[in-house]
Amino acid sequence: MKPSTSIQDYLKRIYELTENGQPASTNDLARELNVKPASVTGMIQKLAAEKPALVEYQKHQGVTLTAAGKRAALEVIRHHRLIETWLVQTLGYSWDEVHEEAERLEHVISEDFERRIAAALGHPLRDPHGELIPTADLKMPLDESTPLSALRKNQSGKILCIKSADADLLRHLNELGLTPNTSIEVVDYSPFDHNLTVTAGKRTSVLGLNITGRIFVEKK
Amino acid sequence: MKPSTSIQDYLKRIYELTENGQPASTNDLARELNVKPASVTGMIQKLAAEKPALVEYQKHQGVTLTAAGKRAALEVIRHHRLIETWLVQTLGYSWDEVHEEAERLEHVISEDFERRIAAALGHPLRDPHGELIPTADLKMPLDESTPLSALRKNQSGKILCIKSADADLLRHLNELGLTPNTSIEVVDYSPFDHNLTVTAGKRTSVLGLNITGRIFVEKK
DNA sequence: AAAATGATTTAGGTAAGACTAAATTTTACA
DNA sequence: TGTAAAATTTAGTCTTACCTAAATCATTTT
Ligand SMILES: [Mn+2]
Ligand SMILES: [Mn+2]
Ligand SMILES: [Mn+2]
Ligand SMILES: [Mn+2]
Repeated sequence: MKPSTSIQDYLKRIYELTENGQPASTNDLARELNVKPASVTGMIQKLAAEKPALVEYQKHQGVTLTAAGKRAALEVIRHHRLIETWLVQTLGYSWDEVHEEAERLEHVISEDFERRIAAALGHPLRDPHGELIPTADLKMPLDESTPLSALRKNQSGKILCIKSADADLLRHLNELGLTPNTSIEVVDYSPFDHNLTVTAGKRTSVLGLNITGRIFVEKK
Repeated sequence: MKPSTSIQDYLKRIYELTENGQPASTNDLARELNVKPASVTGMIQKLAAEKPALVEYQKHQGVTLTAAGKRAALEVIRHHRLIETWLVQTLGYSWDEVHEEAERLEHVISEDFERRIAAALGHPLRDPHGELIPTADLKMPLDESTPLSALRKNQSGKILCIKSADADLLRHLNELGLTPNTSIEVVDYSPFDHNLTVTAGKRTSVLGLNITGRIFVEKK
């Protein structure tokens, strides 16, 4: 049985929050899902009681995904990222407009629709933000990127991915020329505020940690 | 506030059932919506109590749409038919595959998405089944078609529209060459069973009322 | 006109998924 | 090591949209 829209969103957020290896906390999930912590506890208990269980859960210890939960999460993430790519390629959406639309479409498309857009797009590896698209058999490709915030003076790389759904930030980065596939060089580092001065194309920008932590690069 | 998926489906069905000028009955709605009559009564009472009311309702007398209800219904129908057209044009769906997918997508696309596919398709007037697409300002164009069942021996016309969501029937008609824009001639009429013998392209078929009542033509 | 039939409505429930308020557990730190 | 703060869970409600069973209404048939 296909999980409900709500459940799909919970699993997706749990996947994202546990990518660092730590269990996802009730509060973090509540914030990401725009829901109260009490509601999260209720849903988590339900997901843990499903057969097969979709999450591993111990009171007060946070949640992680089981194999079944991870599969369901990757299914939604694949939908989301293929749809974003599709909207940009065929309907002229810009990268700051696609997320909201994909957030709703991801839950209602058929597996047939998924196959058709994947084929029409030539089985893309990344979405418009550079995020990796899970494969058709629901494996997440290995992510070999480094956060820009880890680079120091005179190091350089190529932008692979912007990890943000904030439309304003995405528009801002677009204006600074900081988009996937752009080559970038760090020309200065300020140790106290962690600001990086970077050059991309002809432009030079000073970026705070809130930005450099969301830009992921392939180190040269 | 945008109506829920359920409400949108109710309004759409009420629109279809009242196209003949008669109010829609509780039982007919229940059948179309795959829901029990008691549930229909409950929902109808809710829709009549909305401000502004979406339906006009008197106990035991059936239900009709108010202006607000009709607008909401045409919005969903426009989505549905544009999506069907788009799936056929850009993803190679066949006309018997699109309905199910559109039935889910129609409720979640944005007005922006609607505008984009309408523009990308060149503002089409009809969907893949030949059904008229409501305009952007939510008017249903005048339907000047005649049911094939009203034609008699030696009369001819051009197929405008197939009014059916039955995938098997659509595939069958496809094989008989009975698709929109095809010219058709009635070569025989059997008064007792209302069968029509028709020629379309090189093929001749004998069609019962269940089919001829769903094929709509422009009389020559 | 009464009775039977069919359509519709009412009454009372269920399930999902949210919420608030109160209780409890964990963690932080004085 | 005890307390205060923060995080989490529990308990009890609410809304939406469905269900079944029983009651009522409307239409037909006798
Ligand atoms: Mn996104
Ligand atoms: Mn979503
Ligand atoms: Mn359709
Ligand atoms: Mn629908």
